[in-house]
Amino acid sequence: MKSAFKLRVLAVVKKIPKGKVLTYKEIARKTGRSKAWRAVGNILNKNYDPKIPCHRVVRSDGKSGGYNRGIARKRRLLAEERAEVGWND
DNA sequence: GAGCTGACATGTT
DNA sequence: CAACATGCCAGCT
Repeated sequence: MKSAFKLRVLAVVKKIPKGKVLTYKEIARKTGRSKAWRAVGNILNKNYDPKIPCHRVVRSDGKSGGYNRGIARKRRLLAEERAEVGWND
């Protein structure tokens, strides 16, 4: 553990302002690996941490993606924060 | 140490 | 327009 990349990704996700959502690609870009969104998703997937609002991370398609505690939870949190998620086209 | 896995993205068919 | 196929990266087994 303690890989710089992982910590960096988690840090960025933690810094996502309320009501805002970032795409995996954006996070990867911020972390310095614009093409590493794969790893970003993988990290969040394995990383169970209540301090990480992984629900604020969505796909570039504007879709929800997934969530470690269940996609339903993510949808509810986003609805609460009124994030700009394009559930409906 | 090597290979598999995955909450993705982009390009073609 | 939708589905399929390929490429990419790092973590995990």
